[in-house]
Amino acid sequence: MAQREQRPRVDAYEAVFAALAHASRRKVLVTIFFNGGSMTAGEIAAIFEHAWQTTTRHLRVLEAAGLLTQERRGRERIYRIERRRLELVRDWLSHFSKTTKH
Amino acid sequence: MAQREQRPRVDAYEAVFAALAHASRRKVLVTIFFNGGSMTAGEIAAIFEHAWQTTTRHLRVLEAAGLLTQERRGRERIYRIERRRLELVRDWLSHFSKTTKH
DNA sequence: ACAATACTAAGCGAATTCGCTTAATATTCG
DNA sequence: CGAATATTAAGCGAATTCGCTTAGTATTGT
Repeated sequence: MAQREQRPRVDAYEAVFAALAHASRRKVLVTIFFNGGSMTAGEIAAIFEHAWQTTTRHLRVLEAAGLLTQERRGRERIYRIERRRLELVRDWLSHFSKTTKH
Repeated sequence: MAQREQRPRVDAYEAVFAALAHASRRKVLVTIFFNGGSMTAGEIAAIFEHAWQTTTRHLRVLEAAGLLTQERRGRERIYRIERRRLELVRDWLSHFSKTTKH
């Protein structure tokens, strides 16, 4: 089966923070977000100077971290932002603030 | 000068997310936080199994990311949480949420 | 002054990351 | 079917990370 390998991360936060630690990957998220929440792999790759195969890898990291979901559509692949995952991290960070309300 | 080398990071987010990507470093932050916001290097190192020299390095990473500040007090060194830095990141993540209010 | 305490610094090896390149796969169009 | 399009897979080398260990420095107590 063509199911993508998705080794279960013991610590979800680890994957998410590591994914967010790279400028290109944050740029991917911001770009998809301002594009309405979803873009094809090709559109995403087009915003970068570096080889698009490199972007493919970044997309897989983001997907493995649960920050993107992806769906095949014909010969294109559509990536979508997973807001809830980002909110999970934001809420973790909120614990350190006095103004924690959630 | 004994001033600690603090190379200016072009991208502050990079340093912060990378710092948060390691479970031990998150544990350091949580531990200091629940201890009232500050602890000595020795107290922090004591919560880990691994060599305390390893923790020293983690502390420097957290400091370089601006998540901790540090101050010498006699022969001890006191580390303090820098809440504003964590809030910076939380706010960045908030941009992706519909319920952004800040 | 000397020993003890509390650290930081520096260097090593295994593992991981990030760009690259070459190759493979899947879908659509003529 | 065969070419074109869209994308993933796999493997390479340089750089970084993370644990370790050994060594060095600064402050305190006697």
